[in-house]
Amino acid sequence: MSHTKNEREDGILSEEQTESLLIDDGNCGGGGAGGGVVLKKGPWTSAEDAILIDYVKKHGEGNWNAVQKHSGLFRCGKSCRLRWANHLRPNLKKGAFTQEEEQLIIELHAKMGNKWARMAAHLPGRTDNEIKNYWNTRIKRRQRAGLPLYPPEVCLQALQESHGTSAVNGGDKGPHDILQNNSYEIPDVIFDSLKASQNVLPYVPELPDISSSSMLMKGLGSQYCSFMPPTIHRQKRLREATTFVPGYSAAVKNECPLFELFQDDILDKAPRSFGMPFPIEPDPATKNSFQFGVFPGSHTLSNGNFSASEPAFEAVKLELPSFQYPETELGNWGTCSSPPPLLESVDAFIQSPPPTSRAETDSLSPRNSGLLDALIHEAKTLSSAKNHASDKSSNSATPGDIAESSTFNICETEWKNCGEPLSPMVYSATSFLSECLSASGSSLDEQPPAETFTESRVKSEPADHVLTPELDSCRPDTLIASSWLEHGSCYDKDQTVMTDPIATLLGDDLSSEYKNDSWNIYLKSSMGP
DNA sequence: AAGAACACCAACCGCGTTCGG
DNA sequence: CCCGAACGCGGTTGGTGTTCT
Repeated sequence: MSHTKNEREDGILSEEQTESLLIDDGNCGGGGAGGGVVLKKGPWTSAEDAILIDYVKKHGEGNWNAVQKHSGLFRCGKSCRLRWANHLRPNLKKGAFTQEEEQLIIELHAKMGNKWARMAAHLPGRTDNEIKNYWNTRIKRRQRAGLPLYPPEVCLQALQESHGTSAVNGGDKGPHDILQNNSYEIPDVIFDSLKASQNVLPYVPELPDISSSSMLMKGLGSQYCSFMPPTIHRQKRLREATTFVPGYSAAVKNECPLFELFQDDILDKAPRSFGMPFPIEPDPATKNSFQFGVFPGSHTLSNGNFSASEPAFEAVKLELPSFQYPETELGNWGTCSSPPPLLESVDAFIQSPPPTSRAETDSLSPRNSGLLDALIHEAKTLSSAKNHASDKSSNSATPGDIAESSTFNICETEWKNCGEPLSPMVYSATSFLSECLSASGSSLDEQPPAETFTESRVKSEPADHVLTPELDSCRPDTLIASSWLEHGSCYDKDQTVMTDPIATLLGDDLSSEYKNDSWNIYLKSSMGP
């Protein structure tokens, strides 16, 4: 890394430079060590590096605040630790990530989320900062290109691992460890699918065509069709789109002609409709809802990460995913009688969250993990759904409520039938696969026959318990939750089933090709031109 | 050739956790 | 148990080089 102009060739700052640059604002690290002493900030010089290395050789790592006292280095302990950890410590591996490392990072991120330090532990010689920078760069690039953040292989693998580990969790792990266990960790892309369905499905009946296509594309790791964030110039997007793998794309195109139409369509219309590649005539009653659906959710049809760290869309921070809604709202979720009030309440909640509810939510969300809070809230959601559904169904009177409550009860029943709590990973992945399945039908206006849509349901479930459009439009999460509940018992035991929908969609040959090549395709698409 | 956009990297900052007094 | 210091982690910022228009 190049040093700044503040650094002389010998790497030592003049007194003037030091004075002008480096007035410690007292914010550094523990703060106390400096105590008003002038501490340097900014790029490290080689002289400083030498001092620090020398110090660590003599005193070892740790006690970083003592460095300044003992070595005369005008750096706060925090800065010293960082410099040592990221640049000076031995066995650091420099240079670009290898393909193996990239793959590992992606897999690890799918499992861990933004746990850079934990990820770094799996990559000898790499630092958390390095990995973080890599990921953030990559995520921006992929988001711009409208590509999925994870290859389908990773999703499936994570899913399979979640199946494999869910039963053997626990052991010596404490509660916190269990929470962070793979079985409960969700690739962000899954949440993205969740979000996509959240923001899109309920508003426009035709939308499933699109949303499910998007999920299908994600699920298949399609490198062809991409949702381009509206902020990207079309020209730019087109250029990036050409980086997709042609052969694979063609194959997918042939199997799913919808894709072709869709891509053309979205390229033309996405900029106008904020990612919704079709005309939207928002119901006046749901105007706010559309605002909600559009401005914060404009990225929901992109394949962006759901990580809160992603700065590409400023609205990301404003948008609360479903699992961040407070429990007090869950009753409404479960019993909403029509979309508009629900959506308005969502919008209102986002704009002025109830302090208490928000505080509760925040307390549940370890800063931006994007995964753990999801787990906690999903758990709470499901458990409170059990409670609220029955409560609300007895308290509220609208027919819609009754219908939805009954659906919830069915879900509850099936959930119990599952035997074990499925991880959100399973929850989400199965739902997105169910979307893939449903996408195989042309339009979701034409609701597939119950036998088709619920083909793999438990036999005891009556056909009239198939998800209703009312339910879909009321609570997209309910669709997903229901999908999970529908399929959970079916997919739970047999992992291979998970790929069958893909085979169904693509045909066996393409499916196997997809499985084998997904990584290469994925990495290729990540590399760009 | 110039400026904009982007990629990459290093470092800073704030917050949460841990630990010792 | 409480408090403060130290530490670690993750998010963010800012600088520089490269590529594109």
